[in-house]
Amino acid sequence: MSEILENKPAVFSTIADTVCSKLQNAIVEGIIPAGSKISEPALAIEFGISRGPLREALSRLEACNLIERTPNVGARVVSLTPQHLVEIYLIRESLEGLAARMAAENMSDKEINELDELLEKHQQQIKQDQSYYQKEGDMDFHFQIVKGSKNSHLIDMFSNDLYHLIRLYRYQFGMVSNRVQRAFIEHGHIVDAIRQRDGELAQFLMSRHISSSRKNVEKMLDEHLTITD
Amino acid sequence: MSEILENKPAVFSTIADTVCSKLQNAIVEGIIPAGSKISEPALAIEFGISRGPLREALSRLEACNLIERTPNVGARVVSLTPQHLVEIYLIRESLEGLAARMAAENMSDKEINELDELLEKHQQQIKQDQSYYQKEGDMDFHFQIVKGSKNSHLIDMFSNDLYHLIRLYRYQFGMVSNRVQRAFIEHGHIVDAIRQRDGELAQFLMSRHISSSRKNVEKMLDEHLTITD
DNA sequence: TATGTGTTAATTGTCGACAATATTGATGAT
DNA sequence: ATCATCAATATTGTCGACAATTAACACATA
Repeated sequence: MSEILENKPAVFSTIADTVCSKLQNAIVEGIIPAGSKISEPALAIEFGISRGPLREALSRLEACNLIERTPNVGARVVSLTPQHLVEIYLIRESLEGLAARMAAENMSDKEINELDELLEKHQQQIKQDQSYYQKEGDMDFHFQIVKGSKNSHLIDMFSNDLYHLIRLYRYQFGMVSNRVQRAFIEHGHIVDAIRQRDGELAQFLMSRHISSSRKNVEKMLDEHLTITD
Repeated sequence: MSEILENKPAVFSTIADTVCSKLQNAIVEGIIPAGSKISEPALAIEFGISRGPLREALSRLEACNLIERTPNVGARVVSLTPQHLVEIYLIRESLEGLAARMAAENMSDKEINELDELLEKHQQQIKQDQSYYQKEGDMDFHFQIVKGSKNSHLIDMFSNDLYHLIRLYRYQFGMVSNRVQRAFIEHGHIVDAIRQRDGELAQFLMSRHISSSRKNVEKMLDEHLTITD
């Protein structure tokens, strides 16, 4: 974990902002490994900044649950447990179900069309390059729905907290899902429900969609654990 | 807003911690009024600390949505809109419904008994001193259910974010609810469902319980708005 | 009077140094 | 050899000062 500071245009005004953003990516992509300790002096030198803005960045990382801090001891990158992953899936079932319902009520026709375009783009990607779709494309879709809910607090929770954690888990566990095709179809049905302004149906479909993912993950974890343990 | 720094035992290790906690209360209770600008130098002097730990405290307040910061400009106490309040109620319907279901699955018998004792304590308070129950007692109950879910991320979301916002709104809008008696009864039914380990019912009852509150709030806001506007 | 501009003042962002706490390693006793 | 104690080291928490940016104000102009 040495070259964290390059690439990414990201034109933020304050140092803490840009460093926070870079650290988010570094953690999510595993460049800074899970469970590893974070040394403030070392990181400050690596970024060529003082510890002031670095600590502010760390505060935000703590807020989005990417690191854990203990007073007078320091910060560690969060280490993920399967149990915690399931917890997050359960929350998503509930919260994104709500998001889908509200999206059906509040999205503009234009936004719904854009959702369609997104799905079409995904279909292309699935044919050529499955890996990208699994890692990021699926997230794009879910994020769009959440934004479509127009519930600012919901959007906030998602983008400051769940979004990064979900990405982290996906990179961490690799999740070469056998559900890619199936998930894509379910996405289509959800958009259909939203277009028909059927909030209840959209909620039900979204909730079940994530629930299926959860059960799939639980199954994979079970199998893996019974092998290794 | 002058004597913010006294009272409350709260033995935290770091200055940022204790100041953050004090500011949370000061904002929630309206000692620092909603929408007001926060001056770092002024607050630092008032607390007798430097701006370093103060800024860390502010970061956390931003994370729990009690203040809003704009780079190079400063921080303001969040100003509440009825619309935003409804957004939060919708999130609670969803999230606390989940919490109730998981509580029915995961709470120990001992914890359920403690819930009962809490309800009994509330009954006393309603008879004598309605105001406390409305402001804090109701919150206690909901918090216990969330904790009972044993879903650490859910607990986290509630205690770092929603909890303070809900208290803030309650202090802000005063909410002399006509639903106190009704709400208390509903709490009882929820506990019954949890004791019977009927997760689905607990979820349904909790969701509807909060939904009723929301509709009540919407009605009151409607009436108030049609008078003032 | 209203509006735009430039200067001053105030506030936020950043830095480096010091104090307080925790970790590490060595030393000695059981 | 194991464990406890203590010194040395490193890390985090806090502070005060400086730099960069924004807000406030006076002044000139239409």
